[in-house]
Amino acid sequence: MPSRRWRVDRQKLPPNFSIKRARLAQRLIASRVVEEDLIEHPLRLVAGVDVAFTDNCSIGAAVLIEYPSLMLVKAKTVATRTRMPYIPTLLAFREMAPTYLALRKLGGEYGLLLVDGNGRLHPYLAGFACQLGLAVRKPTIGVAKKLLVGEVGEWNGDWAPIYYQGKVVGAAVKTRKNAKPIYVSVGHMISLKTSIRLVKKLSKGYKLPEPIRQAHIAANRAKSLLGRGELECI
DNA sequence: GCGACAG
DNA sequence: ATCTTGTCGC
Repeated sequence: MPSRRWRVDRQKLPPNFSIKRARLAQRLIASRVVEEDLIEHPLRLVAGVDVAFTDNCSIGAAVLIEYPSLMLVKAKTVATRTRMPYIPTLLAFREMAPTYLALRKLGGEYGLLLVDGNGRLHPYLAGFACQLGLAVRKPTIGVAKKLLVGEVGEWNGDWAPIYYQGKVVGAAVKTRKNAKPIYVSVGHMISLKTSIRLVKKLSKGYKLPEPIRQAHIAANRAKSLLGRGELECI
């Protein structure tokens, strides 16, 4: 029963949290996102972030991938107490803290950031990738494994535009044969066209692009350490 | 009002 | 996301 999950989660909202204020923040974020290509040339380092969860902790992971070799050069993780429940369209408010802390540990040498979630492919055009991109002021791309909103248009080879309220807000991209597509959208300081091109170049035989795939691995590795008592949850 | 809904 | 074994297909 999907309805039961909702009731329980909403009661776990922090006392200082207001969905109304969160919506206002998203409107502001949506108005500040830049969809123009402002990426450095040549691009050499790409960061990827992901978050894993246990009953009470959120494990944020940030990795650095060398481009175009796609070799992993650095990985940092951090475990924090989970303060927000997951609520569709408000993902950023749950994952921002652990993600931002992990990114801060990583350092700021990266020229592009890939996030595990949508950018403009969001009902308010202000997904997690937009919120994080604006926070760190770096070119950012959102990558999701499931479609949150919109409808997939006509395929052009390995990609198809996604329409929402009459506008193209992202793209479905096939990064691997016999695998369902991933959903790419602009986070900040990059165009959708460039986002699609780079996500494909950052993918190496797996469904997910290397920055996100490696961040996912790092998060789960730290999660096992936490379960083993070899890591503290702050 | 009903159903959908990133991770 | 998380809890979990085997299994179908390239």
